[in-house]
Amino acid sequence: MTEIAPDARRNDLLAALPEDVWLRWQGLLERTEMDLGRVMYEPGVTLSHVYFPTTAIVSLLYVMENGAPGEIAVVGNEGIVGVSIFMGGESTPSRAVVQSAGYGYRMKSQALKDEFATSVAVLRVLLRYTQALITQMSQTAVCNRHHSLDQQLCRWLLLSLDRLEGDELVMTQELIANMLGVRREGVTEGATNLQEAGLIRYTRGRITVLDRAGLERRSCECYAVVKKEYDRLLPSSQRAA
Amino acid sequence: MTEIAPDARRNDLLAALPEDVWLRWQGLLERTEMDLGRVMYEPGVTLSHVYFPTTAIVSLLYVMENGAPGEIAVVGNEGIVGVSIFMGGESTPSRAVVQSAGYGYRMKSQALKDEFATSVAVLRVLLRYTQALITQMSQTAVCNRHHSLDQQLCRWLLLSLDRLEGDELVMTQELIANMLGVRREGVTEGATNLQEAGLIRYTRGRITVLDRAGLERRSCECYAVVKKEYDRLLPSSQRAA
DNA sequence: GCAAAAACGTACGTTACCGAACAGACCCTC
DNA sequence: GAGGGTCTGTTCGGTAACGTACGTTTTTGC
Repeated sequence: MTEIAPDARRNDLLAALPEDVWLRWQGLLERTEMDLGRVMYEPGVTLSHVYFPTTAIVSLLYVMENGAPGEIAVVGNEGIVGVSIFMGGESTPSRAVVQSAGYGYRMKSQALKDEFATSVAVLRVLLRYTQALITQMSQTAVCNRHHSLDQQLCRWLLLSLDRLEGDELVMTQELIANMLGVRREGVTEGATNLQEAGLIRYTRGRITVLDRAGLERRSCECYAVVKKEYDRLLPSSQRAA
Repeated sequence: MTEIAPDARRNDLLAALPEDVWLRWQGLLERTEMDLGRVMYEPGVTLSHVYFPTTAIVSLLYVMENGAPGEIAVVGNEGIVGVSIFMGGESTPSRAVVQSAGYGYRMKSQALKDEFATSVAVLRVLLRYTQALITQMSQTAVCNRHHSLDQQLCRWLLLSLDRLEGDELVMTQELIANMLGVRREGVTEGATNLQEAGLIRYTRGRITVLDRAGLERRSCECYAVVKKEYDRLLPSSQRAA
C-alpha cells in the first residue's frame, strides 16, 4: 500500500503494534531525516510531533546553567522521542539532540495522544517502553556516581552500538565527552586504552568495534541491567522480523 | 464514613482524585506503618501492593553487584511506590527502602491496575506523577556527575524536607552517605560546613534545618528544577486542602 | 552503672579526574 | 599544495573525593 511500511517497522515500537493499529498509523506517520546535532525538542517547549527513530540515535540531555550538557538517556530504533506527550506533561526540562544521523518517522502529537487514549495496545507498548527508559535513566544516575570513565565509555559505546547497524560509530571524542559529561581528553585516554586492548579501532570521528564481547566484559554492570530490562519489557518476539 | 479519609488525603495523588473515585478507593486502601529500613520491594519481584506514603519517605535505589547502594529517587507524600505496576513491567531492577519512618496507605496491585484501566482520571494523575519522577531521576543523574558533595547534600536535604512536616530530619549521616553514594566521612564534612554556615543544626541522627532559603541558595540548580516540575505537573490546586 | 554499640570527628596518603595549554595529525578547500 | 579548521595526543599541576585507620562522644542495654 504505502512504501513506508517495511522501513518504519525497523522501529521496535511500531513493529510491536497490532496489525489494525499499524494500518491506521500508516496514514499518520511521516518519514523524516534526522541530521546530526538537530534539536528535536527544547526544555519547556511543547512538542508538535513525536519521533520514532529507525536509524538515527537521539540523546536526551539536560543543559546546566553553566552550559555544560549531561546525558540522561539515549533513544534509538527501540523507542520514541517525546514520551511527555502521552505522559501528560507535554514538555520536559530536558533537551533532545540527534547524536547519530539517520532517519525516523514522526507523528503529530495530537494524533499520538488520540491513539494513546483509544487503543489499549498502543498504551501498553508505550508505557512499557517508558518503564525501560526509566531504567536507563536510573542506571545512568548510578553509573555516573560509581563507575570509572573507562567503564562508562564501554557502556555508552554499547548502548549506541545496539541502536545502529554494523559495528561502526560515527562520532568524535568531543561529542562522546559531552554526552558523558567528562573532558574530551578523558575520552581520548579511555579510547586509547580500548584500542590498545584490541576492542576498538578509531580514526577521526569513526569508531569501529572489533570485540563486542570484550567491551561488555570491560563495561560496568549498568549496560547489562538496562539491556536485560529492555528485553524483558519489549521482548523481541513483539518486534520486527 | 471511614476514618481513614482525611489522613490518607495527605498523599497528594490521593488528594487529586475526583470525588467519585475517592469514594470507591476508600474500600481499597489500607493504612500501613512504614518502619525505617523496611524494604517495600526487591529487584525483579512483582509487587503485591502499591503504597501511597503520607508521612513516610521511601528511597528507590539500585544495589550494585559489590553491594554498594545508589539512590535513584525519593518518594514521599507526593507520590506512589510501585509505578511499575501500572507501567506494565510489574517489577524493576531497583529496590525501595523506607528512609524515614512514617505511615502510608497501600492498595492491592490488581486493584490499582483495574482502576488505572477504567478511570481516565486515575491514569492521568498517575502518569503525570510518573513524569515528575522521571525528572527527578534525570536530575539525579546529572547531579551525580557534575555537582559537589556539598551541593548534593543540600539538594538531598531539601528533597527530604519537602516530604516531611516540620524542619527536622531523623537520619544518620551514614544513611545519607548510602543514599548519595558517598563516604560517611564526606557527609560529616559537608554537614559540618552547613552547620558552621548556620543553615542546619544536628546531633546524632537528628538534623534541624535552620535556614531553608540558605540551603536552597547553596544547593545546585537540580533541586529547583525538580521542584518546579513537580509543581507544574501536579499543581497544588489539585492537592489536599 | 558499666560495657558495648552506635554515631560522629579527624587525619593522611592515594587516585581519578579536572583545567589549561600546546603539539601533532588529518582533512577539506581554495 | 598551502593554509586553516577539525580531531586527537600529551603533559603538568591542582583538587575533590576515596580508602583506611583510629578517636571521641553519645546512646543503649543488661
